[in-house]
Amino acid sequence: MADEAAAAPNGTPKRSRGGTAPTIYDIARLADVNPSTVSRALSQPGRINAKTEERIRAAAKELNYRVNPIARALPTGRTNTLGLVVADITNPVIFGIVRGAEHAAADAGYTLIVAESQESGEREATAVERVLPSVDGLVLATTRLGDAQIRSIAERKPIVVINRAVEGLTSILPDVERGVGQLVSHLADLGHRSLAYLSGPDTSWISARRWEALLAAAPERGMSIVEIGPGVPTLDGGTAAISRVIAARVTAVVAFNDLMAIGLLRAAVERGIAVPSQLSIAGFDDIFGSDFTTPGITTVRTPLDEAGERAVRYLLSRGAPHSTKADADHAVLMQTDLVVRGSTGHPAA
Amino acid sequence: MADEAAAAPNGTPKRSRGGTAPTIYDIARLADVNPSTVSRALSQPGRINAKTEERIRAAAKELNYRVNPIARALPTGRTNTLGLVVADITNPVIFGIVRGAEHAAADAGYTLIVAESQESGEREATAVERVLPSVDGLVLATTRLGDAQIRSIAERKPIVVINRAVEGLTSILPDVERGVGQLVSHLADLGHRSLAYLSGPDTSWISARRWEALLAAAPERGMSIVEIGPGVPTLDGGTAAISRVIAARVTAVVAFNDLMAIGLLRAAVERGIAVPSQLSIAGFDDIFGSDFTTPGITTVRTPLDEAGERAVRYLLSRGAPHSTKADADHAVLMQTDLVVRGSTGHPAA
DNA sequence: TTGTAAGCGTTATCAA
DNA sequence: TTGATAACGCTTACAA
Repeated sequence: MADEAAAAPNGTPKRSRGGTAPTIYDIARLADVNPSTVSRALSQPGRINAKTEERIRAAAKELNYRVNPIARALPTGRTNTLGLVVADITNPVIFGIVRGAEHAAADAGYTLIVAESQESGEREATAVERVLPSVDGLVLATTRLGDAQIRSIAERKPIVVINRAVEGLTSILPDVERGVGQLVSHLADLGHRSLAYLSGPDTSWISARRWEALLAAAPERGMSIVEIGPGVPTLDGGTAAISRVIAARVTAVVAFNDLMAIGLLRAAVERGIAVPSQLSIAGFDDIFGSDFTTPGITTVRTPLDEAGERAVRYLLSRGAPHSTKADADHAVLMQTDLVVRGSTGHPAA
Repeated sequence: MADEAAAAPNGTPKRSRGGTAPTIYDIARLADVNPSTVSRALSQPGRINAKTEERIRAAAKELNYRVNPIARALPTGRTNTLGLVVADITNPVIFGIVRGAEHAAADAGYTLIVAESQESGEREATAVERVLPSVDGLVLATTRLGDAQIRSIAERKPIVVINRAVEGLTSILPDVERGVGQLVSHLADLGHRSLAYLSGPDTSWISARRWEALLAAAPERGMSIVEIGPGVPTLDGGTAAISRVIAARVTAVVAFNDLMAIGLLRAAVERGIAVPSQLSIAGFDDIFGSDFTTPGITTVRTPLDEAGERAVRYLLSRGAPHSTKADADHAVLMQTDLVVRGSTGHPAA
């Protein structure tokens, strides 16, 4: 009674139960068994006498006991926590990854730590340093680190990389060719003959892949193609490119991502350029909001949620006893698909 | 030399340095001091002999030592980690909060754990249970828990609540009246005389506040006002309301949030209703994408980043030795402001 | 099946 | 200023 609400007068860390959380020792005392038995009962159900376990569970419930994950992590080394490092939480492309990763982690009873690198390799390294010791594995999404750095992290903890291929590591990659092929066919079918690619940052691995795929596919469908860039992967980056796009005299532009596509669309509208009749515009990722514009943005959809989800799943399967390093380390391709909206159409005759 | 790259043949957890991370014991041996001295040197710089400290630091650097945050957390109880529980990571309103919280936490050298409740009170309780033991404090954004539950959490760890007032707890709230006042004046000045509020979920504390504020402000400016709802706070929720909006014969609609406003805008466009001349539409939050539409959504901006940031700051200041419970527990109002875009305008004569 | 006891890597108390 | 040593709460051989 007396100690019910009485928060210990701060500074007196007495052993008096009431301020402190209950431990397995408290349960042991109540259930009249040894603490180790409590530990077993709680962490490996079924492996001890049923009646004893029942008694222990009852005591635990009565005390409103909850395991201390930190105390558990110390001897085992397992934290039941996963880390996710992203370049920029601001970027809507990230949202899907975070969402997918969080769900997959939660489903498996894991906790997710999110860290941001703010597009800086240095800050990313710091973030990794901070997070690494307390996670069982790490997902590097949109990393700005070098291959060597990434490998050295992989030597310390299991990691999975998204949107980046690193020899010898598991990476989750979009099947760029497929989506780009669909997009190029779509544009060719509409009657386009000249194409421009508005590229992203030159440090972006994925931007280079998209360009390569376009460069291979466009000629096959009888289209000319030029690269405009590199550019910042934001609305402004798209807007800023309008003059160069006009100067290129192409009928269709593929932007590095939807954000740039939307920025370009805006700039076009402002200049009185009709989209899609005078200029068709397409992007990548199918981010939240890319269907808000008028017209909506035609885009190559990358299943970002799935990327986050898969990354986590792979990480978790790594912990499984039967999984060998060999069967886990490889690239996983995510299927990409064209989403046709109003921003692409027949070029004006 | 020999053990440099030789990863222990897995399964043999020998004490052989090389597989295991270095500990303060390794440093102690190398610097020829007691482990406790190493601990002191590393965690309270300046409090020991400068030369000894120098020697210890050198040894630490040589071994590439990094503290084990878990081992540190066990005796101290401090984890240097903060938790953030949100209803739905999918909701763009959340993005700003997550971003602000992450930045504030990282600035202070804290790590952020994100958990999602999926709009369910039960799942939220589970998420809190899971996260609570390993954090120094918790931010509850858009919580669906009851006041009593929230208070009982507060008895275990410091918490801050966003978008919800709970007696006796620190909460970060938008100054609804201010933004709504600006919005209502704006609409009145444009010549509107009839208004509808498209409300959100009836469990949303903040939706009720918005309605109250509108109810108070509209008559003052000589406008009639009706409530339409409750509705789901999504695009579809907005779209679904179009019939009722038309039936209400109002010239302006204020939606619970931008998502609903955008959904409504779409439905209106589909029905050939001109926005804003036949119907003005406004929302709340100024989410990412609310300026992508044509016309852009007029909205009452809530500084979500700031909300997340402030919540974390308060949490951290709680830990400060001088802060008393009394001076920390109160409501913090965030200034809201009207952002005028094209979706509101003069009603057709 | 259960008890005993030795860690896990720190911090913190108390002597020296 | 530094060294022993006992926690912190749990897991896990090893014994009984």
